[in-house]
Formats: sequence, C-alpha cells, structure tokens
Amino acid sequence: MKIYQSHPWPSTVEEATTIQETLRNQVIITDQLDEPIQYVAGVDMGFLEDGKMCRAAVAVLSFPDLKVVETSLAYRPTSFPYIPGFLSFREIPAILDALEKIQTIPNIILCDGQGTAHPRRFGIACHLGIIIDIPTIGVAKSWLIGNHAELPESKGSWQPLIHKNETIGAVLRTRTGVKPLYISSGHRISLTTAIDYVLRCTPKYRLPETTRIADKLASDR
DNA sequence: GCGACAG
DNA sequence: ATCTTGTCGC
Repeated sequence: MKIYQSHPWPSTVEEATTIQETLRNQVIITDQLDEPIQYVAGVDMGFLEDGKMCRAAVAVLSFPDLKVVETSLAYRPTSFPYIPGFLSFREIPAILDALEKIQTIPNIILCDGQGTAHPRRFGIACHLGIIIDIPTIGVAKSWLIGNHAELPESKGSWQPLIHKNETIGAVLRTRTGVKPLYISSGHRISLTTAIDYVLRCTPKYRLPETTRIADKLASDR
C-alpha cells in the first residue's frame, strides 16, 4: 500500500510530546470502519544487533476465518530509544516500511501497544492510525496507565480502564485464567467495537492470531 | 521529591 | 524488546 508523507520524526522527547499533543486532536474514537471487514492485520517489532537494528513485521489475515493471506518484513536502523509514553517514535518508521510492501489493504490493524490508554491519549495505535488513516486497535500485553476493578477469570470478561475520571480503554480477559490484555481505541473505532474484534481474532490463545503471527515473523530468525 | 513506566 | 531450560498445570 502507498504510504503518504508523514510528519518529520523527532529526536527529543520535547519535540515528540508536541507532536503527540498536536495529533491527538485528530483521533476518532467512534466507529468509522469500512465494512464488511475482510482483512485484519497485526504489526510487531523485533530487534537485532544489540538493539541497533529493528525489524518490523506485518501479517494480514482474512476475516473472520483468520487465515494468513500476506506478510512482510522491513529492516531499518533503530532511531529512537525506548521511553515509556513514546514507543511509537521508535517503532512506527519501520512499521511504515513494512506496510508499504503489503498489497492487501487491511480493514483493521491490531497494534502491539496502547491506543488511547496513554498519558496523553496518543499511544502507538493512535499514532499509526492517524498516519495511514486506517482503523487501528491498541492491544497491549501489559499495563501502562490507569486503574480498573477486579476482573473475573473467565474469557470475555472485561473492565473499563480509568484515568483521571475518563475511560481510556479496557482490561480484557482473552483466555480463562490467564493475564488480561489492555485494549483501547487506536483510530476510527470505538472501545466496545475494538473489544469485539479483538475477541473475534482470539479463538484459542491469549494473543489475537494477528499479533501471534506478526510476533513470530518479527522475532524468529 | 518519590515511584511507575506499552515494547 | 532481549538474554534462556526445564517444568508445573490444564
């Protein structure tokens, strides 16, 4: 797919913060999907050479049967350090390279990391969604910010993630008795719809099939 | 000032 | 993210 020019990439957290605070106003957290959903994609990153180089992976699966239809990899020197709250600046450049090689444009992309469940409501899922204008969902394996009520052990149960009196996402049990996932809107999708699609992409394991495939591509050798 | 901190 | 074997439990 064709990726149009994105904003210049920052070299300091000050510049990065300004970009987040500017682009956050463009995030859409209501459903604006292109239905029917035929393809869902997962994106993930892996690092090599002591973190000097990064490898982005994209896996496009058919929906709802979740069969792999296309994958791509892209390598690039790591250009930004890992700083909590600024993950997107480290990972998105390579992800864009990998997405550019994809022929099948996905209707929804599940990102590894938070969406609006972020200190400035602009996690990697929001950032990627804004740049490519495709619906995105934040699917994080661990907590970044917010509080929530106790979560039942059964698959499918969820609780809103709250921060400063605002619902910023949800803690979702994708498998009975296993650590929950942190779900939030990335762009052009509501929280409840995001939860619905995440569950529909997670038939057996804790992680959605999209993420599992992308994970494997990004870290295998 | 102290602690927390996606991948 | 990454370094790493066997092992407990469904």
